[in-house]
Order: sequence, then C-alpha cells, then structure tokens
Amino acid sequence: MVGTNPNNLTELLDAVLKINEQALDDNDSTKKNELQCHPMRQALFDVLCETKEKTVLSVRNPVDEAPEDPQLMRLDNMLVAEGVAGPDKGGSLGSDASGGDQADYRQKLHQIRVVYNEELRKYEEACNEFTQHVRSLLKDQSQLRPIAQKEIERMVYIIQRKFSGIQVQLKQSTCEAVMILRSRFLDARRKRRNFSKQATEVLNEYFYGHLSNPYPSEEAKEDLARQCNITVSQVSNWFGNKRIRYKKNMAKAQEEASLYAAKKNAHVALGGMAGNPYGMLPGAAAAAGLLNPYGPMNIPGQDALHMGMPPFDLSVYNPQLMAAAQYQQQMDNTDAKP
DNA sequence: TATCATGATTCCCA
DNA sequence: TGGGAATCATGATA
Repeated sequence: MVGTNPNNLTELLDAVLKINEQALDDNDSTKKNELQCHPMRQALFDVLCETKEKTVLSVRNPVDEAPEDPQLMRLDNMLVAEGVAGPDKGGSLGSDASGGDQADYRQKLHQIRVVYNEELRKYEEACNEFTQHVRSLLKDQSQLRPIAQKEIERMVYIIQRKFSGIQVQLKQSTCEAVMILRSRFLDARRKRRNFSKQATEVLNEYFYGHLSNPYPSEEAKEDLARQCNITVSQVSNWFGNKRIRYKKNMAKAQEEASLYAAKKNAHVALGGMAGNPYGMLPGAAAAAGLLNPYGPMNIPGQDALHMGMPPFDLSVYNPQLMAAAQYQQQMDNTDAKP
C-alpha cells in the first residue's frame, strides 16, 4: 500500500471531484494542470489502481492462464513440415509423382506460401498497429483515470489473444489449402499416362534381351529409369506387368519378341559385332530379321517367313533365342504345376 | 461408346 | 521384401 497523508488525500479527492463536477474539458486547461501537478496526484493514482486491481481485475487474470496453444503449435508444425512456413523446401510428393506433376505441385505450393506469408505479414502489422494504438490510448487515459502499466499490459495481452484467433484461422485455412492441393496431386498419381514410345522401346528391348531372366537388378532398374525418364518403381511395375502379361498371352508376346529380336539383329547386322550384347554372328543376325527368332516355339506365320530359307535353328547362335526358349520352357513347367 | 491396352495398386506368399 | 496375380482406372482407338 502506498504511504499517504490522509489529509492531503482528501484534499486531492476534493479537487478531483470538483474538477469532475465542472465537466473537465479541453478548455479547462488550468484545472487540468492543477490536477496534474498536484503533489498527491501520484499517491492517489496508486491507491486507486491498487483498489481497482483488487476488486475488478483479480476476477480475471488471463496472463496467468496462458499455456501455449496446442492447436497453434500443431498448425505451425504442419506448415513447417509441408514447406509453407520456415525455410522454402520446394515441396515434395515423394518418388512416385512424375516430374511434371512435381513441378506443378511445387509451383502451387509456392503460391500458397507466398499468400500465407503475405497474409501473416499483414496480420502482424495490424496486430502491432492496433496494440500500439491501444497502448497510447490507455496511456492517455491514465492521465485521467487509474490505469496501471500492468493493466495496459494485460489489455495488450487480451488483444494479442484475439489476434491470435485470427492467426489460427489463417493457419488453418492454409493447412486446408495444402491438404486439398496434396490430395489432388496424390489422386493425379493414379491418373495413368502412357510412357513415351521411346521408353517402352527401351524397356521392351531389355525385357526381350533378358528373357531367360527378366528380373533387372536394382542397378539395371535405375539405369532403365534414367534412360526412360521414369522412376525405379515405375520400372518395377512395368516389369511386373510385363512378365505376367507375357505369360498370359504368350502367342502375342512372342510376336512382339520376334519383332524386337529382328530389330536388334538388324541393328547388329548393320553395325557388326561391336556393341552386340547378345554375341550373335553377323550373318545369322541378318537372317534373324527374316526368320522367327524363337525357333522352337509356335509362331503364327512362321512357315511363310521360312519360305525359301534353309531350315536351321538360329537360337544355336543367338543366346537371346535360347533364352526365349528357356523362358518358354520355364513357363510351361510353371503352368504344368498343379 | 465399347473395347482393348497399360500403368498403378493391393493382397498374398515364399 | 520382391514377385505373382488380380483388379482398378484411365488412355487410346475403332
């Protein structure tokens, strides 16, 4: 409690009441000054503040019950994880998303980031401006009525809590926008897009070139993925599908196989032995373009292809053809199993 | 618009 | 955990 002389206090209260009665206004500067300069002014001010503190403000004390808002923390964490808040990570959908989608996703995420930061900046500006305004207003008011610094701080805190609610809304709607964007692009992952013709060529060449063991190693998959400009998991999917479908539709697959073998062999015939992965003899390779490369198998139209050609089995010279036969045998054995 | 082709997903198994 | 098999979903084509 502030130490005061009761007589002086009464005198000052009288002065205040007198001033109030006379409806203190801007023109009454003499009275104002009188009040401001009164030796007991500060003492009375302190007493009134203390009383006010005890009677009114003790009922609610929000500053003491101010734990960190868990919702806000969750939103903050999420925004940082998604790359909207904090350092710009560029956004990522994981390895399954195709390159074009990734870029599109990143661009849209960047837009959200820009809008979010802009709104956040505006919010902070407004919050500061309003807080400052209230501070100075209360400070002015404290000239005339008992407002302690503590009360001003409390008021500022209340204002900031209110603004915090707006901030939560902003963060919430930003999170929602990111979620919508994310789900849209993850759904787009299911959108099937055919690989380029070149990519299919590369994959088929590898498949038919390794028919005896059409299971590319991780390194081979990575290499194929690079060549085809697709992901390793797409390569795995492709080989998984290809093996199954080759087995299911052998006749058609064999036609395709002969096509690829012919293509490869024609290339070898032109280019000689250099770079021939199958080690085929050039002469036989040239013939392979006309013959069924999967000799031991039944290929539609095989007889026509053989017309006028000596009846020899190319697979003797071509490991690829041997491999095809082996794979065929393997498939037959698998199918024969109960 | 129906049908086929094909990339992706899911479930199960060794 | 990788692969087989079934299935889904969508693109391409007649």
